[in-house]
Amino acid sequence: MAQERNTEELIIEAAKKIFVKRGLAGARMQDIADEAGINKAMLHYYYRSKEKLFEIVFNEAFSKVLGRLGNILNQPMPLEEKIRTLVENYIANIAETPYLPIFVLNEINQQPEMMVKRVSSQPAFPDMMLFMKEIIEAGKKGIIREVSPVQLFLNIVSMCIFPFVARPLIQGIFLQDNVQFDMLIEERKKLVGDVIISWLKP
Amino acid sequence: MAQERNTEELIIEAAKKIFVKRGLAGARMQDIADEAGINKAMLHYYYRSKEKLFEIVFNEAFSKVLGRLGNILNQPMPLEEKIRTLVENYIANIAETPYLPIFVLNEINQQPEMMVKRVSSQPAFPDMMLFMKEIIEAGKKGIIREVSPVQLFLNIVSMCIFPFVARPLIQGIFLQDNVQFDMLIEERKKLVGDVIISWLKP
DNA sequence: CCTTTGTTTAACCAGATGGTTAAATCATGT
DNA sequence: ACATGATTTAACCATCTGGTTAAACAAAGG
Repeated sequence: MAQERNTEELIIEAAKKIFVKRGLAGARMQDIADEAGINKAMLHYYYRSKEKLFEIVFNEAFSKVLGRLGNILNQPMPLEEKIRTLVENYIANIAETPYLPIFVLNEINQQPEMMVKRVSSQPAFPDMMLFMKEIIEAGKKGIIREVSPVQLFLNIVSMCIFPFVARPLIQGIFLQDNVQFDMLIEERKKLVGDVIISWLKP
Repeated sequence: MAQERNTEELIIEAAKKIFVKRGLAGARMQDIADEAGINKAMLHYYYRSKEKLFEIVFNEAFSKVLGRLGNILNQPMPLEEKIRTLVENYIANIAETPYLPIFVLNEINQQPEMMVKRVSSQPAFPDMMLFMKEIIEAGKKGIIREVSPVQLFLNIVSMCIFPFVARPLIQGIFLQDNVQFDMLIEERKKLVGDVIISWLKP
């Protein structure tokens, strides 16, 4: 073998970088090859087409953005603590790969059908449904205000993800440098929890 | 003149449709020409290049998404009423052109520099700054809890815009048809106000 | 009618892009 | 050393894409 390290992995790594940065339509196979330091023909040798390569990258990104929700959701915990932990962990997770959300959301909007089946086969899916049942029951018991679990979920995810999606806007309007943005995000780990909990107080 | 109605406007209308649907990288000049029912060369006759045409479309979209905030923000009103009105109107405005936000956000992420100057020259910009001052003062007076005006702003905009950006995901996970989605949005006009106000209660 | 000016069309072009091919190189088991 | 199968390369191809050009056409003024 001439390869220093696994070529397949090298390609995927490069493809990730280019696809996430430029999107499916904007990404060039040549750029991916350059990024991986290999010949363009090798991309087609290992992964038949641009679409095949993209699908692998997208699947992983999709799981990363949506999947991490499940980890926290199914752990036994008081509801308030669970929500606060969820928000904190989720924001921290997104912050590790801040460009994934806009990539995933944009591609999903480009090809909505593509993603419909993908959703229900997502490992986090059952946990989300259980969590929503928990919300309804807690509402009936009077532990929290009675709210639509879908709306609650939307509120949480909106406030966690949107700042990353709108990052250039936020930095352009309110802040100058990346340090201040990181501080803003850090502050949100607690703040978003506050917002949700105060709304849920009966 | 052979034109039935203003050709320039016809082109812009078609360009809007294609650019918003496919993005800058995914849009084809031929598709825009077809959509407008004219020859491809006419695009270059009226607007020199793809980039020039795109810039016009993007500017209008950008103003539509961000600009509508100003209208409500500078009207004299009790703070709570102002926030509720803001949320209601903003969601209604976005709902009229639900695909604009993801388009704008994605293109901004593709070329963050492009947008930095555009922001401060936005008519809504001064109103936003005044609103943020109002929040600080209301906090000091004890009318509301003391919160970061940037975070407040982010929370509002997140919960208003994100559902449209994540629409295919939401419909895939929770709902089936467009009617249910519209109901979800309708419900949010009041709900998002509730969330914000309950958080701001001192 | 003819000139001038603005508008529209068809044909064309150079470069980019995704993809292919055939030959070369390498690693390994015999 | 040699045969074999996997890996890598360079050259190539068909198509697409943004953009250009020259000529046709229309409208208005003289």
